[in-house]
Amino acid sequence: MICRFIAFNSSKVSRILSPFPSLLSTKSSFSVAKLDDELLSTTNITSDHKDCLYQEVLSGMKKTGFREYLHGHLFRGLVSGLKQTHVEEIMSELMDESPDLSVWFFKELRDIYGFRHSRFSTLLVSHILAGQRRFKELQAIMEQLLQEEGKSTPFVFSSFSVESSGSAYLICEVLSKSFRNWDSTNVVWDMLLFLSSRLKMVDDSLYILGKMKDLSLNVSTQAYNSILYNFRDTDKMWDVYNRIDGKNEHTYSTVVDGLCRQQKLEDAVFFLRASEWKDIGPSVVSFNSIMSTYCKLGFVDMAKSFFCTVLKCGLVPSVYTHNILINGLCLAGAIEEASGLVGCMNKHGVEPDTVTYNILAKGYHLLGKISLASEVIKQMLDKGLSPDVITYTISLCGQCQLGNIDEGLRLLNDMLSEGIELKSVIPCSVMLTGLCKTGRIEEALSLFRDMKANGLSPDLVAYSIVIHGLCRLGEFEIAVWLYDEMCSKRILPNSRTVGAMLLGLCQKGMLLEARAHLDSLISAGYRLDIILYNIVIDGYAKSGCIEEALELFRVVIKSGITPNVATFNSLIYGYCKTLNIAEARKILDAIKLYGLVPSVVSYTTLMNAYANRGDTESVDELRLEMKAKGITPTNFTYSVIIKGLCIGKKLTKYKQVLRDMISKGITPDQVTDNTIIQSLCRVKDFSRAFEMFEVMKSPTPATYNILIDGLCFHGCIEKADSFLNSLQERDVSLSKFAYTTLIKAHCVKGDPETAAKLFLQLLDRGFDVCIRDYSAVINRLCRRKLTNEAKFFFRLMLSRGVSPDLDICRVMIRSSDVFAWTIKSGLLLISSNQRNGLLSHLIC
DNA sequence: ATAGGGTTAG
Repeated sequence: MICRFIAFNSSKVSRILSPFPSLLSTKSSFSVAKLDDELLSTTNITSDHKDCLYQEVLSGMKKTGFREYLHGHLFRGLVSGLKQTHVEEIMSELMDESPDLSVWFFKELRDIYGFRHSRFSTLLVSHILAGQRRFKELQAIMEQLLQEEGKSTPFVFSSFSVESSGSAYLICEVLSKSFRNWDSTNVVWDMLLFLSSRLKMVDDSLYILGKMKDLSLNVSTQAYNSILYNFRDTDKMWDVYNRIDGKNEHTYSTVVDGLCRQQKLEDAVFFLRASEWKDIGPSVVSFNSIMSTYCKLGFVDMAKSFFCTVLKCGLVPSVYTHNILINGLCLAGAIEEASGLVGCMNKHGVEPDTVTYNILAKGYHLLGKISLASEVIKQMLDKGLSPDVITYTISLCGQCQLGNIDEGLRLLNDMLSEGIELKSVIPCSVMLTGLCKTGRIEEALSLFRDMKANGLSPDLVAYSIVIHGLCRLGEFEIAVWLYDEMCSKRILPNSRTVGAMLLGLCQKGMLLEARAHLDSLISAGYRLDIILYNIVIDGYAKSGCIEEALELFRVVIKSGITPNVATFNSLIYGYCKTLNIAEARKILDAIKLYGLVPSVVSYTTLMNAYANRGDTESVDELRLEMKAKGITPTNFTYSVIIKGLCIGKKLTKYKQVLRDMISKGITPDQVTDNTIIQSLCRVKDFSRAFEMFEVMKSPTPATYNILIDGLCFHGCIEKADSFLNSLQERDVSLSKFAYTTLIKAHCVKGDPETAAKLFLQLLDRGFDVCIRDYSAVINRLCRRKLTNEAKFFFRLMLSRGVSPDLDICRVMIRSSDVFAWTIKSGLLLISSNQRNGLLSHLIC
């Protein structure tokens, strides 16, 4: 499209166009297309030239029809270099003619050309819109202004930028300098105040409020309410409240909500009654806040009675009111009642919504009834309601808890592909938990990276989940790295993150370091919670350092921190580990002295110690005590009981135990099955053991090991061989242990050839073969005087880059003539210390 | 303005 514009014989233009005689020759008028193509694409033209040209062109446009030029070829070329000052100038001039045209020009530049307007232009348009009472549009452009101002304010820490008071300052300057006498100025100031407060720019809003007071401008109730809202959980709430002249329903319900958040529930109820005297009366919203607080504190009955009060006051309970109560009932475990209330919502004139169903689904989830949770979600979809992020998150959580991690990953993908914006890190955190708990740490880390790449910055919880997962798997280095990264992002670790780190240290056996870290936190003045102490106490107990565990326990008591069951359970474990069951038993009684109730873990730990001794009577005694106290045994408990039967030579009773489990609704898991199979193997009942194995739905590598070990133990090596073969043919996943067990057996039996064959398979399949695996074989071969064969393995070891240790050399030396050979082929590899040790051994 | 989703020791 070609536009023509009337020529203006300005000297400026002639000067600019002097390098282009062909253009100047047209003199009175010229083609815009020509100008566009020839002039602007020429590199000769300087920015000064362009600047003059814009001014001329724009003033030319002002004189003729604007709209035409704006869409013209020329303008599109020019707009990339258009300055904010030019636009301000044009808009000011346009105002005299038509404010509407000015607004149109503003929007057109912004929406079609993506032009970023100045503070002045934006505020100019704001005033026009305010004057015309176009509040929606006013709100939209001012909100954008505030947000962009916040982003470009330079002097802030990234995480606090929203709250810095730099953004409002410049806007206020322009407002008070250029727009003081406009009719709509109060409206614009008030809108600015309201929006800054609603965007949680608290400092900015206070600055604006101060300025407005200086200028004697009116502050609307809406703006004040928003400020009040931001201060509702602090003492300053009343200061704001007292400044509000025209208090309304929102003001009162915000105060009630604030008091609830400040844990001043009685004050809230009192205030609600007091506001009843005022002409408007209480609102449902206030009741909702109070009910919600009672529910969170665990007093559903109070919430219920307030629900009745709402009805008595002649108010109508809203969907919120219902949802709050339904949620309270679910948290209290009263799922039936909750479900009933959902059913009668329509009688109260409201319909359940997505939130209602989400609450109900979560309620079932909390009770472990995950299939019913999915059922609720299905109902919701049938009703034509659409799932939201939270619905997906609840399903995701359920799938992960069922162990269906891949299904979880699929759900997360579905969510993204259906265009549901995640908005928060929570769905990813749920997925991270699932991955970490199943040891899929690599995938967790890659999801963590993806989150960052997609602009979802992990928060404290997300970091804690991954750090904890890493520590549990002993990946301490990456954990420390992430911990530092988190701190550098100004995300302060909390007790849970610290706990993860302590756990990592303990699991690596670095108890001294863990204790030092704990002590340093104590002396830095942190009040540590019991969980942190428990982690270290448990670390001591697991390593059999019962004295240290007790010492730290005494520190806990001395500090006035209340221990919990887990603390005592660790002590029980520590005593059991050091074979002091009498003391362990005393700890069980001590739990009661502290007013605590022993848990399944307390009993199971102690039962395990008795079971290892074959003391089935004591196991039974504890089992009855549990039953009397209404403590439900777990799968773990039953496995311990079965193990006890086996060691106590009373295995015949195992079917009885299985029946008992099933009657209690506990499905035997793989560990139970493995325990039974192992027990049957010990008593050489292979037919039953294999029978059990055949019916197992999903045997684990441990199952195979147990069977192979059992067969070898009773000398049935051929059977073990063919079993391993059959497993290899079925291509099931075998662990190293399956091979090494069989290899050892062949060494003992004196069949080094088969041992060697299997050993080579082990290496072939890429297992991590360590010195202990070699020494196990060499030891046994030497004992059987199979020196040549031992030499074979010794050479194999050296060829694989594994250095012999002192013990292995001793063994080789002891078996007669191999001394010289050992020295020749490998001893040089050992350290001088080891060599000295060897020499002293030889002298003896 | 009021409701719903994620982390911890045995």
